[in-house]
Amino acid sequence: MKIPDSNIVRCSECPIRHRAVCARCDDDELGILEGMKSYRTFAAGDPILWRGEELVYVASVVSGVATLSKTMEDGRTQMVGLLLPSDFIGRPGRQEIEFDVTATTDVTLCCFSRRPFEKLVDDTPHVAQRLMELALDELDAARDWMLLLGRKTAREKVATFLEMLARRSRNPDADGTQHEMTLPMTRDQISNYLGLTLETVSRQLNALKNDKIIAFIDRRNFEVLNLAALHDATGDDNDGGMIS
Amino acid sequence: MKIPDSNIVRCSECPIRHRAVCARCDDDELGILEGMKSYRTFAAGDPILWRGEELVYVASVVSGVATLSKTMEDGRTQMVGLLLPSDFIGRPGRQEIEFDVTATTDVTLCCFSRRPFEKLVDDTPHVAQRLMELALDELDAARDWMLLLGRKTAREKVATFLEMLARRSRNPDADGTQHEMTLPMTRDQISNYLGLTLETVSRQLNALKNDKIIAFIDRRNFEVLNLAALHDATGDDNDGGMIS
DNA sequence: TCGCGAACTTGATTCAGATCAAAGACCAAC
DNA sequence: GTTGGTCTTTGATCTGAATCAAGTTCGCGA
Repeated sequence: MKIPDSNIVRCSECPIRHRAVCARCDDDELGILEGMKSYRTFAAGDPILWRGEELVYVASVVSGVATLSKTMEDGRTQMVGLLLPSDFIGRPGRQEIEFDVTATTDVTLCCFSRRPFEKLVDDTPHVAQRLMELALDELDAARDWMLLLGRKTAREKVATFLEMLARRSRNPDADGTQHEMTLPMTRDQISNYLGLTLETVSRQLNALKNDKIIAFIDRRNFEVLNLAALHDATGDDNDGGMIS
Repeated sequence: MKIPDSNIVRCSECPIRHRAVCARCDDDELGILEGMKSYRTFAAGDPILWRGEELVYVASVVSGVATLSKTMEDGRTQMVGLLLPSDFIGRPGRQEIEFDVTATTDVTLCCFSRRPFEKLVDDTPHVAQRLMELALDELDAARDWMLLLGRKTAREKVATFLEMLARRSRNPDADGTQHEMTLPMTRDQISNYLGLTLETVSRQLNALKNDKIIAFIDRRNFEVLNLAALHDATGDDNDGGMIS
């Protein structure tokens, strides 16, 4: 773990300014946060927090991808969340977490000492409200994943995962066709996320390739050739209440 | 749906007073809530809310059991939450929900009109804090369930479900031995909760009975004969950080 | 450039749980 | 008490994904 001491980005120029815990803060509030924060970076594969460890810091993900995972005594593991830029680690009133947090790519965090941050939350409704929104978004995501884990087939699980990546990485300027995308994790990590084995993930990815729904550039990078067919393969509603 | 107009319980005598959204309220705050609330009851099997319906009310469960469930186009369903007394329906800033809420037993709700309640939340940190705690508890529960759905065997799933019921219904005065308990749902509903089929649930319940871990009084009521063996069958850690 | 280990693919086989099918148990209404 | 319906159990069979088992590709450090 490296702790760069000085390349602190100004909050007003921060890439996650409008989505993170500070999204609703005004300039004064931002000034307070600016004085509290420090950056930390983790290399791909590094543990960020262990289950049960006392939280000294809470943090926002600035860049990179981290995972939350639970492990059973005999070694079976299940990812229970994916942390992408702007997602938050740590909750008011909780001094420990009950899962492991691991960097899957190189990760940069914007950290705050827990105690002072909790004090700030109590005094700053803008922060408290935003934390609530982030928690509710995570709850919605967790419930979508429960449907996936409990009822979807292997093909549907893999298609859902790829569609999620496509939706997240969509360029605003894209003309609708998906271009090159990157799998942020290994087959093994994907299988832990989807409640499958790595062999099944590999087979289903190749099945989607053979069906001309996706194409691989290399093992990590692929292209979606047919977004409609990918969506069909997810088993999800066509609308979901949203106009795409 | 019946709406009893007058048998309103005083908040100070409410059975969920110390656990619900009002748990941290002082007498003045309680007085405000008292003036806003109304009770509604639903019979077992009644729908309480449909996915996508606009939330006119938010509510606390006073008595009974309700479920949250998601359904796929082809009819596969997965429960994504269980609402027990003191649990809350509706979230600040959300005007609709993306799952169905159904009464599985007769249910009584303590309802508040959404708009005035949201105003109250903004003005009452005690309520906002408690709502946050309730949301975080649900998030923890959802993540535990993700591990169950993704990685546990049928036997482990059923054992985990029974252990959860035992923990919830534990009498404070019990001497450690579990006494009679009630399954709050049908085999079919349990299977939807556990990501199984109803046949598998039935088989696993009978397997636990044959192993002398539980005994049935009738179809709905059973007794835990060996709590340690039940715990072993869940696949969970022996400690979990808690001293039982 | 080579060699090694990690990540990935592919094939053969097995198995837990789904599916299909039928028969009991219980309850409420008549 | 009989009847019809829902819930539950139990058995037989099937199948999707896990498991077991080689290979292959890739990236990296010596």
